[in-house]
Amino acid sequence: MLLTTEQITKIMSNQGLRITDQRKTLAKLFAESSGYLTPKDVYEYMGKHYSGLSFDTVYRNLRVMQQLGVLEQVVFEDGVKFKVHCAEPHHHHHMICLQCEKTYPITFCPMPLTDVPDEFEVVKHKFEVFGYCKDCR
Amino acid sequence: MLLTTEQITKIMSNQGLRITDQRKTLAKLFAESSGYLTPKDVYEYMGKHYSGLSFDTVYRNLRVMQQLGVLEQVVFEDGVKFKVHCAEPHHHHHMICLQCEKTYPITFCPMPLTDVPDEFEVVKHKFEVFGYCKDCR
DNA sequence: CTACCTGCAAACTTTTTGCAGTCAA
DNA sequence: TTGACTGCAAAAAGTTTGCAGGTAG
Repeated sequence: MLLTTEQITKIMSNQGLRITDQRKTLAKLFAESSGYLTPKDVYEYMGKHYSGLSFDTVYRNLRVMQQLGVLEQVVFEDGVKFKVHCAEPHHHHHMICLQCEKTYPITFCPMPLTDVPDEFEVVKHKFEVFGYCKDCR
Repeated sequence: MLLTTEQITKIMSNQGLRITDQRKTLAKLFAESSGYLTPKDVYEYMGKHYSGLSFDTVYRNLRVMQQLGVLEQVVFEDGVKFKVHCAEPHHHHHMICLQCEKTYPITFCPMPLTDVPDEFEVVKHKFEVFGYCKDCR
């Protein structure tokens, strides 16, 4: 349901990016995290493995991976966060746990049921349900 | 449908806040704007009327007004924005124009139709439709 | 070998805080 | 009069950029 470490590095090398040790670790981190990570989370995790790591490199890699479509950037009220792109190809929405920030798919899409006046040209929509998952309530 | 200048200043003075000239102008600005405003927008508009205006006062007032429930703070991909709270008391959602950022109500709420597993405890939800309104397309 | 990647330092943007003078009620 | 409001200055937090040396392919 989410991209794997191998899929991520494959996509990156296919685009001509160098697969450094750091990027491998980054790919692994995201592939194994089901929740959202802040740049700070990433920096702290990576810092344990690479002394002298700098914040700007983290930012640069997050941005590159986002532009490739490997990562998804979401703006929450408390800041920007990243997560691996869903491997699930169909259009879907998410329930998001306010505690652990894991996401669960919702296949139902309200858009076809929404009555939009002809004069309004719809470009995109957002439907998200927030709450607590069974492990966190 | 949106709060008026008078309603806004009334709410503020009822809470013991001083109604300064600057706050009156702020109330008027928001009452007459149907779209979202960034702190920078507000600073620039207010700056035309008050030379020597400082950014921190704008932030302080925005935050106070938000805490009183006069303003609504929304985080967009390109930053934080504010708009007057809807006077409409019923639960509703919005269509938001990507150009002028005006909002239009949607009475339909998808939540009752959404199949949420029992283990997930829903706290809140977000449903927003983005596109172009008839004036902007 | 060469273009890409990284760390360092510094700049930049956005937001917050302490302080002292000013003003609404 | 008095506590709240404001501008100023500075700090804090988050993010971006230029540069020079290092490394994957």
